[in-house]
Amino acid sequence: MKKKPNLIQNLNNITRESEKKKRILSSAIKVFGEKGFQNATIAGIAKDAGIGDATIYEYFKNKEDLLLAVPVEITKELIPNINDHMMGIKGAFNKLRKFIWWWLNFVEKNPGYGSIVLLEIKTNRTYVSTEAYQAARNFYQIVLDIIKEGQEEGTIKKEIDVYLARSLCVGAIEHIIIRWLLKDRRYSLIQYADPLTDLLIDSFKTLELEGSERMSLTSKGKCNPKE
Amino acid sequence: MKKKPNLIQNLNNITRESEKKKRILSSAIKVFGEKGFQNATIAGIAKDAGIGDATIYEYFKNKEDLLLAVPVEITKELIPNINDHMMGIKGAFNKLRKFIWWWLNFVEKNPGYGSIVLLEIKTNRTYVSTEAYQAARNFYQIVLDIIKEGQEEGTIKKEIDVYLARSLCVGAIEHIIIRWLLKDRRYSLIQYADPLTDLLIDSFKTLELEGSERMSLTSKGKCNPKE
DNA sequence: CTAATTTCCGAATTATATTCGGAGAACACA
DNA sequence: TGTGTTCTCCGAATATAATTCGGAAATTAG
Repeated sequence: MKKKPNLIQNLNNITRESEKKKRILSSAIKVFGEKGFQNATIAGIAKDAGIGDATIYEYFKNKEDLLLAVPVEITKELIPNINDHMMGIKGAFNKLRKFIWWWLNFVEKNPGYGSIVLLEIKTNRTYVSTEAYQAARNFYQIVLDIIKEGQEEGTIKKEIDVYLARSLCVGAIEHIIIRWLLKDRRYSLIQYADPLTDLLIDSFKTLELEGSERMSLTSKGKCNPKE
Repeated sequence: MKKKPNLIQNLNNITRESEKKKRILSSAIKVFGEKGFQNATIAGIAKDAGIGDATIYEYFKNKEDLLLAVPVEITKELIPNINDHMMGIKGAFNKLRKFIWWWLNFVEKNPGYGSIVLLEIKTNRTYVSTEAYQAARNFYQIVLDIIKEGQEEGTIKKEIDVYLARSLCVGAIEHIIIRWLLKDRRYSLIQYADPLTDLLIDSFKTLELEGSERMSLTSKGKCNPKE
């Protein structure tokens, strides 16, 4: 593990150091994503990054630390991205639909990252006490905020526990993604976005929304890019 | 790996062999359940079982094979058990409630088994092509049958995809269990059974059930034996 | 240009899964 | 019961891969 320099670093230093660190992380995503934590080797990651095995230990404490570093870096970039996509969308259910679509789409485009997060890290026993967990919390927080917004605007039942509702959303989405990751990935993930959203909306919505309003909120249509 | 005997085995043989195999499996549940696959050692399992390391390889191909053998054996015993509990319950929603309760209760009482299945195996990349996966399918089949029954009796919307509905149930339950396993397990899992069931029922039920009938189906109360 | 510091990595070390070879137990059969 | 055969078990050897160590090369400071 590299010691922090004892003087103020100059910019070149910072840049070059993060260059190499990023290169390792990038190879780690690739190799962990393809082979899984167990079957990936430090030697394989080092070779992919074009460096010596021991160099990895200058930047990461050990193999598990490297694994857990992946989502910390990436999730930080993800949250501004999803927030950006969410802009201008009005109503909790429309936001939820967009969020689910965005998430499935992202994993479909970045299966290596998805594998690391959902197959390797989510069930890692040390996970809950890591920085990676904090990063994930910020991401899941978005769902929580959507549900609370729905309760405030009156479209989501006040009496449901927002944390339970989040578990329902997150659990279902992740379960669908995990199955996709473990299968041959031939089918599209995004196709689940709308039917799943419809089911969730039925679960959450206040009873007064039955009837006229219902059709527009839970239509069978594809995710509407105009919206 | 032990070779199959080339003559008909006598009963003593069968008994003794399965005795030792069961002892190894029992220690495997304990050690894998406590430490996880990665941190568990063959030496540790052998020691717990009171045998030599190499003996494990007489019964299991390798460490992963041992891990995957755990649910195969246990799930076989589970399915008759849950079917037994399900007897005499009428109506899809009442069955669903009972099933969720039973599942959460089982994991709360057998966290070692739950850890192995949900933290180690569910996200194992070879899982889908193993016998363990087949065993799990039989278990999840129960949920599918309940949903189909609901559609036939008219309480569950005909237009929803039964597989998606199952993903919603299974995903939510497993997500709640995984969080519980990773946390300190101080709180009770069973407390989630009824609120979760209520949410799921709201998601699945046909619209005609709104109003009078709704209260009895999705009440906060316990599983209704009269229906 | 020289000394100090930092970065990098080949080689040694360590941990642990897996295999090997054979001792001893159980068995088959006379 | 005696003897050859098969099965069960495991201590010791091997193999693989993570991690550490020590020093060479590169960079920086002055």
